[in-house]
Amino acid sequence: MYRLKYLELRGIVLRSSAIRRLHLMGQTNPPFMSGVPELLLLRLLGQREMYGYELVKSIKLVTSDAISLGEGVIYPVLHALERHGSLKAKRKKVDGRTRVYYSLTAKGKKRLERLHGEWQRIQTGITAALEVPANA
Amino acid sequence: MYRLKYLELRGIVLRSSAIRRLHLMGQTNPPFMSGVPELLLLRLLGQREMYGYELVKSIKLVTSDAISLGEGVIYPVLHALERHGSLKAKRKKVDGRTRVYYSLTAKGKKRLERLHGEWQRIQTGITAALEVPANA
DNA sequence: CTCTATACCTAGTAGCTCAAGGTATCGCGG
DNA sequence: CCGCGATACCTTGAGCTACTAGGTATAGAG
Repeated sequence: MYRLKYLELRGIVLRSSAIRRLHLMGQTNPPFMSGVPELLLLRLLGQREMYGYELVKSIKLVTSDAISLGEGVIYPVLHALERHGSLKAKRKKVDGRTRVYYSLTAKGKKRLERLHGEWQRIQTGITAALEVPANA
Repeated sequence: MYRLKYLELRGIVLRSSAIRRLHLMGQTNPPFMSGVPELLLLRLLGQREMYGYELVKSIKLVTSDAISLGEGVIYPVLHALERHGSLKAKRKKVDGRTRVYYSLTAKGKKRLERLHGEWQRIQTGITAALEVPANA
């Protein structure tokens, strides 16, 4: 028979295996695969300033259609990055249409480097897993 | 002034740009980055049959800790793949503990190949985008 | 005059991944 | 002999990303 072990912590009663995993609590990691659209945007904007619609086309182009992010993905990310201080926006009137040009700030450069590194780590890991020969 | 154009279709009134995007409707694409945990599981099981807990440890091992999927990720995916017919399960009693061994079916092999190809395409695309020199 | 391309935007949803929690057995150290 | 850590299975609910669908507006081609 399994015997319950009670432990009162912060007013909450914990039992069994939960006790042993307490050290993990408090950190809410984001899904490990996410942030790729953001990375692509930061990377492209790290080379020259561009506007939203242009970025949508550009991503399709440089990835040879492998990745196609709609406007509904691009614009919200752009706005979030601007709020966060990674990008700064500049409105320009061209041919009667308004374009919003974005460029990287110093903070954005830092973020780009961090995300780039993370992606490399994950990508290397997955590649290794997919190439694993016969041992494991 | 912008003039509305009404179009009744299937009882729903559509206007403007929505009309031009109708051909896109009906296909609900999953997020393009997802399915990596599934791919890793299929790949490992394509080499030899393993049980859940072993897979959790194995993924950490072969990716050198780059990717760490918890049991809460592994087990649901395993169950879904079994329901789908990609895996078949076999219960074994070892040292008083029950292990559920999974192995690939023919359907699972097909799925593995498809996901592998998709991943390769996406990975190549992202790499290209990240390496783009100065043109775009 | 209408269609297409350009150019901006938001809301709601789908679904994947995660943290947290639960049950049970075995072996080791105290 | 009791507790702890490791092994081994499992589920629920929350969080968050990225997607689809939809909206407005101008310019130019046919």
